[in-house]
Amino acid sequence: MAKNGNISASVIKRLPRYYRFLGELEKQGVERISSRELSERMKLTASQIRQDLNCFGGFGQQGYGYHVCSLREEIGHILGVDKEYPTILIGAGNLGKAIALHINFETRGCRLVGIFDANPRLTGETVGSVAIRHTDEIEAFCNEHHPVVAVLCIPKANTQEIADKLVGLGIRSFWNFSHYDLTIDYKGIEVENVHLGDSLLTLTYRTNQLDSE
Amino acid sequence: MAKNGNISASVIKRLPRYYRFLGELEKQGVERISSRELSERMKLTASQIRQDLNCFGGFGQQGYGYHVCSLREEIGHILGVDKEYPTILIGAGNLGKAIALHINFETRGCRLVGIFDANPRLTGETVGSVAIRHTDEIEAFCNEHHPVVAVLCIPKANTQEIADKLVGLGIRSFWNFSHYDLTIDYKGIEVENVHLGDSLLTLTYRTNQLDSE
DNA sequence: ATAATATCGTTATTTATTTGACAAACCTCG
DNA sequence: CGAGGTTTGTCAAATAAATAACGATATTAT
Repeated sequence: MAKNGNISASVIKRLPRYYRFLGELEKQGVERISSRELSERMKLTASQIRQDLNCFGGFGQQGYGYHVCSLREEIGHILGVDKEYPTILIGAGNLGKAIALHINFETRGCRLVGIFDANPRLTGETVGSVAIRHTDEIEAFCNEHHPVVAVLCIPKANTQEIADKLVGLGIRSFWNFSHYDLTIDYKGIEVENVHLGDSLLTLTYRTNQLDSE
Repeated sequence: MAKNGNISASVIKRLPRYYRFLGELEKQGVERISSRELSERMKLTASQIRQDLNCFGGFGQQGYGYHVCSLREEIGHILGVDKEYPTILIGAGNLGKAIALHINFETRGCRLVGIFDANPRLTGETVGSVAIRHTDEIEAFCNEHHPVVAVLCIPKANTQEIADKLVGLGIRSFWNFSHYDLTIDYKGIEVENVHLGDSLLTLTYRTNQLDSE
């Protein structure tokens, strides 16, 4: 059924948005939707929606459209929302704490099992329901709990070093918020760099363009 | 000099990264760099770098390469880092506070001049050097200080309503962190939606793919 | 049951983006 | 100051992505 070969990054980036919109529709009690109607709500073309979805299989039905609830489940399954990848977060500064509290890891296939910070003053404090441990404990913790995903909220100077160490401890995916472009040379390691500063700068550029028109 | 017509979004998204890398090079004391060498450091093609930069003008010199310092300044100027757009932040929860403290607005053409929250308990508290005001004060504040950029760190339910109101008060650019796809129908308004949850989900997808190979 | 309508899945076309190629321009060194 | 070597800016080709077109199939109404 799933003709999941190698899907382009462009398609993958749109999947979470489909998933969100379908969730909203489900909440609103909408049972079925056509690619045309969904395209109007999401402000993209019906053709694109049909083509995106067909990368993974024929979830719709001619003359009817898509069943909201089951399409959402299919996409969720493709994305892996039903996984429970043990996840650790390194760096419990302002941003680290906010991410820990603000992101619902559970609904995105991840389970936040540990938070670490180099500052001993933070040790023992809890964020949400997770205690902050000292970074010295990372190795022992990984050997016991085998986390797979690491969220990096640390200064850029240490990022590469810490990431390399974590790879050695079994981490396979990095969600990197540090002000540094993380690249891992080992194969089979995934990195998602989030550069909030870059995001703001592109907005500044566009704000700037508005002025000069 | 600047043949700044209409630049594609793909190019714009890469500019902040060039800016960052050039900043690092400058810090390291590198005076000049060729597109080939920069391409190796940034893991993209030299051809792309040359073509990207040429959207804005010929900043390099044959046989020499690019002068790191002045190229950085040029890109910075294009992005608008030397602007001082008055910026307000709505929603001083965990994420709002973290953004206020963690992002260096000044180096990105923005000046954080006000923070607002609907919770009266937060009123008077300061984040960094900016006091939190009650959301009731937004209108008066905008009339006095004329902010241009708004950072939204609020629940999705209120986002569209608040954004529409802010447009009426003169806001022209939104940096939206709420779990909602903001779209503004008025022309001349820019929106940068940041969906951290979507970012994590794409990572989960890739983590998932690692498993099934 | 049949016709009319809606809508998908898929192929073809168009558009956008990336990569490659190369002449012109400049630097560097003797 | 001139030759040899670099490296750009730009044009052309290749690749990727988005859009449009359309036959096939299901739904719905009569």
